[in-house]
Amino acid sequence: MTMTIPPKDRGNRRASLADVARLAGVDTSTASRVLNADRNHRMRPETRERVTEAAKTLGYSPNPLARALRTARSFSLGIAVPQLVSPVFEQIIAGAQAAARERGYGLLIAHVPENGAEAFEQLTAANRVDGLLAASLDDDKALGPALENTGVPFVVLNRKAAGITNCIVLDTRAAAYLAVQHLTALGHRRIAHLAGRAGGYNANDRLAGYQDALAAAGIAMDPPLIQNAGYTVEGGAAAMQAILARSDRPPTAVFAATLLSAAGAMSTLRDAGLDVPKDVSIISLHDGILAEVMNPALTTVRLPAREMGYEGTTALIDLIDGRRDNVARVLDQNELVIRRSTAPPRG
Amino acid sequence: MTMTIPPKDRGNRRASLADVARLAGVDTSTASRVLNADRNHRMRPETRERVTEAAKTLGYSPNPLARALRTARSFSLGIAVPQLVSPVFEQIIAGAQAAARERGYGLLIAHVPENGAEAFEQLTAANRVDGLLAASLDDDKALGPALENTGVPFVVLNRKAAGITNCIVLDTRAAAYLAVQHLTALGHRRIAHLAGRAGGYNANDRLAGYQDALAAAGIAMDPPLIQNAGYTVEGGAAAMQAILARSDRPPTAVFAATLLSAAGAMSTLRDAGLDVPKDVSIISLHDGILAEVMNPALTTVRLPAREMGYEGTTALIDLIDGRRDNVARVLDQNELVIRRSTAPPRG
DNA sequence: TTGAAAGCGCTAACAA
DNA sequence: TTGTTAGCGCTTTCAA
Repeated sequence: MTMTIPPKDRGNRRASLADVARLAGVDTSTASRVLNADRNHRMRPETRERVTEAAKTLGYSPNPLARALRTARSFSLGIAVPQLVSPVFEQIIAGAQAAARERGYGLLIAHVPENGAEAFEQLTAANRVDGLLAASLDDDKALGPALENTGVPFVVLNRKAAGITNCIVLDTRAAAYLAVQHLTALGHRRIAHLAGRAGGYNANDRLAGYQDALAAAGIAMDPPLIQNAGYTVEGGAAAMQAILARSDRPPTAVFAATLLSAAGAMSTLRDAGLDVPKDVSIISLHDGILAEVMNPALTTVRLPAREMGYEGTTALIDLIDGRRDNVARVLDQNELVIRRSTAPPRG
Repeated sequence: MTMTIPPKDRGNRRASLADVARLAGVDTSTASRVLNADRNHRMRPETRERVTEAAKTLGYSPNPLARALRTARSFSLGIAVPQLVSPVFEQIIAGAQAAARERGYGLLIAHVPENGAEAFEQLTAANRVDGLLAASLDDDKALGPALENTGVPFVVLNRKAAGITNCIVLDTRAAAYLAVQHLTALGHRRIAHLAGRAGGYNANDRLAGYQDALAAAGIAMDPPLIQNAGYTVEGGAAAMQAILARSDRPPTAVFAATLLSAAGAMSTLRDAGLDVPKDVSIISLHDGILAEVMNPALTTVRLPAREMGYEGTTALIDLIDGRRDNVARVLDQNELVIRRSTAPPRG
């Protein structure tokens, strides 16, 4: 009967490869080869057996630090997000997390409020990640150089920035088109747009999609109906107020950049005594639990944010492994999710 | 004039301590001491100067992997959460993230659907974190042993489990009391409870707080008004239906375990033609953006979930550093956030 | 005050 | 098929 030594009894130190090798009566290199199932070497079954057995007995698991030091690969990835608590970033992270896990990578989440150079540098320097995912909010000129400077492969999510070749983006323009088209198909002609921040990459795309759909329906664009609202509840509420204040004839529909601004707009409309969707329809980009929970439940266009995180991570790992040398994908599986906040205009 | 060599020109390899030492004309040990500002050694100002200068020239930053291997400290922490997309876990993670960052630690997020032993083991083994935060959802008998088995310090969040001494929990019972007391103070006497999952640690506390508040108001508990609802929108909706179906006289108020189940309940009530808050008031535990966005905006009791993440992480680091040897805290800064979903009962 | 030397745990030539 | 050797980049005695 074998005397099984519990792993932790060994002086409270985890078993090392040397321990395994000693117990198996082989050299550490041999043990390493066995345990890594080295395909180039053929070893005696009996040796393999002894090493495997010893490893099991000792509860051996390799020290990834040592391995990383030696191989210059840490098998961990960093993802930089500007906010943690946000419907979109949540989804991106969840997707990245899943992909990393599947491929045997760890994921380090960095909360990078302003995406300055230091932040990325810190992420790589402090943790030696093998690669970086950057999901930025603002249109940052410094993003490219900052990322280049880290010296590790990276993929930018949801943004095309000058000089950045590796990115995965959503087809925001098509999504905006889909949203506004839904509205025009319902018969709306006075459609307000709660834009994000002025000048941002996605802001332009949303606006373009909005215009496309308007044009397709033969509707002339009416600038006073467009208002920057940022990406928050408060911003949405304020922007909606501004639009209402601006004209005596309120729009019959609103196309918002995000769930959050749509929520803000909804409460403003409610406060103004306007019924959603009877008086005003609302639709927004991005789907999430928030949309289900609103009253009335929000009609949205679901963009593949989770998929973006997933695909971006997969692509990044391919980049790291040298299986490809660039990434440029547009994810376009947008989907109209019709709920209760949109209806034909009154009258 | 000094010939400044750009960091990246060096064969595309980051500068190592040896490079710095060489350039400064000193030994690596000396360079190490200077760069680490070793207090035990006094070095010539000139030497210090030369080393510092060399490090700057080379753009040196230490390789944390090597350092971790040598010192057996990785300066990274792991946090295991059962779900990423959830109002509560979001807050916990955000708090943990902030604390880790402040203390110079990285935070590795692990999505651990079922908190089996392998999951934690994987987290530690695969990444050699210095400590572990575990925020589990279910009442898991295996949690304690699984964590013990990893061999690193850990803190359990939001749960007291058998044999686990290090934990930070919320005062759920007091929060439940606060919520239900708000309802009784408004004059409600038929108050339903959308419980979480049966038998869980927090489920019992919520129930106890509910009973306490009922008793304090001289109200007898009515079992048919209590229904397990889990922690999802669907669960909340279904539970609310069950309660309505069960009695001819619906409750005038509902106390839900979470935002999500409250949202589900609200939509069920709406579908049943019941107005919130005129016919039925709703209050839930935990606050978040969801609550603001619901219509009517949800009255909640805010529990310090973010603080729990923050405090748990701080405590964990103290544990790792040996500055303390146990953690047991109850965070009790609950706060009633009155919005529009609660009102006096009709009539 | 500084340097020499050892070693954390692992992998990868190279040699046998 | 296995072992020897070297070294990833760093810290830390110990000796000078």
